[in-house]
Amino acid sequence: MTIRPKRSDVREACVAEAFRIVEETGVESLSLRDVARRLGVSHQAPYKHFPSRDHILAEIIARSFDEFSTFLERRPDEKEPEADLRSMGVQYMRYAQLHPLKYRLMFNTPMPDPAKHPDMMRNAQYAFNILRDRLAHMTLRPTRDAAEVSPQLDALFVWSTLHGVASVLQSSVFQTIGLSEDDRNNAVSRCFERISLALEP
Amino acid sequence: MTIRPKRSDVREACVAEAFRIVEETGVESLSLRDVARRLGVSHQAPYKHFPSRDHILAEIIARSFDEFSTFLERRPDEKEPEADLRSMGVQYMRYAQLHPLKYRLMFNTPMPDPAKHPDMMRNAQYAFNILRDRLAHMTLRPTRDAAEVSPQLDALFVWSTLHGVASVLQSSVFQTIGLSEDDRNNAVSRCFERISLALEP
DNA sequence: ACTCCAAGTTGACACTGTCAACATAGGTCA
DNA sequence: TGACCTATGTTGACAGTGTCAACTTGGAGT
Repeated sequence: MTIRPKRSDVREACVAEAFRIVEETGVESLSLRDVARRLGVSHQAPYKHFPSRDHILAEIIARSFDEFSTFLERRPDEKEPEADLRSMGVQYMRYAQLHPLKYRLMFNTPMPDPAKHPDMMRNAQYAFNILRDRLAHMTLRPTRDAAEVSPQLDALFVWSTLHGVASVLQSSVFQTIGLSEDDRNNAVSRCFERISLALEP
Repeated sequence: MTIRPKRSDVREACVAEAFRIVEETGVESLSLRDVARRLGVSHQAPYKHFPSRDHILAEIIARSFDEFSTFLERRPDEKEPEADLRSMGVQYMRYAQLHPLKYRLMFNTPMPDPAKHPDMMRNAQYAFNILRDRLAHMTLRPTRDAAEVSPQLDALFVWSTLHGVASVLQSSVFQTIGLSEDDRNNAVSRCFERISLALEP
């Protein structure tokens, strides 16, 4: 048996604890020393498993993308492509609302250099492809420069709007802007309406 | 004359230096000690003018919003409302491209509590109102739940998309996603197309 | 049994924000 | 004029951070 028997669960414990911190108080207050302290190990123990703070960051970002993808794929079934796209949009917003700090971790935090963390990169790309593939199977309203159909570009449009709404709603800029409570509640569905109008043939 | 003669230009110097740091290396590397060091004053000098790091942060965010508003208002004139909206969109993206780190400072950075920094809040709101007022004077394609016209909501839609594209384009998630160089160049205009399709009657 | 290395330890360094105590120069007011 | 007072600046300290270096140790592989 070449299975290393215990292969130190400290590593997993670090990741778990890091997640707990991020979900409670946001990524900026994540510190390796704090992780170590909570685990009751020395402040250097985590460094035996992660070369630097960026590496543990990349790990939890990668795992978050994975969770996010799974969440998107578990959306309620819809037969019509348009309804399915909307269902995905709803699910997207639901995730952002359920896990605001993890959402921010993935999309509003300066990432460690992607080139150095291929896993993180791969998982992020996978999530984006879910959206792109959904659009690739729809017939869309042609744009002015009609010639080329590009699900990439339209996926980018949809994603941008969803991401925009999600981050605007949870950012403090928003509270600042003086929208009424009603507006806030209607914001999401209005944006869905507009996206539909933009895409439907 | 009750005009305080010199009213210490250290305060202004701090702000200027803080801006320099933010534009060069991003807000997360902004430290008051560094500011002090560059100015050749003691590490506590800035604290005589700003109670905390958050306060100088709020100040440069407020000023950035001001600059941003001015930039939007200086867009090339267009008579037709639709063309003017597009012009504003172009200007928005131009700002984000010219000052990526200041853009991030305003829109992708956890802000100090807005309630405690009314200037910052006011300036942010002012910028948003430029967009909202532009939309208020357009006749838009009605949405399904037609009854109410709400420039607020549609401004939010447009802003979300613009903000989404801007931050997606400059975020490292994007580089990760594997869009071709062509796609990148066409992304912005495609999104403008889609916005038009969504809004035009 | 011997070796070797992964994993954990303690200690140090430079950096951060912030509090406290002290210095001083200039303007206000008796 | 002289006393005082406040705005501004200084030095020094403390706890927190990431990370490097050196040391210890338990256990797997030869």
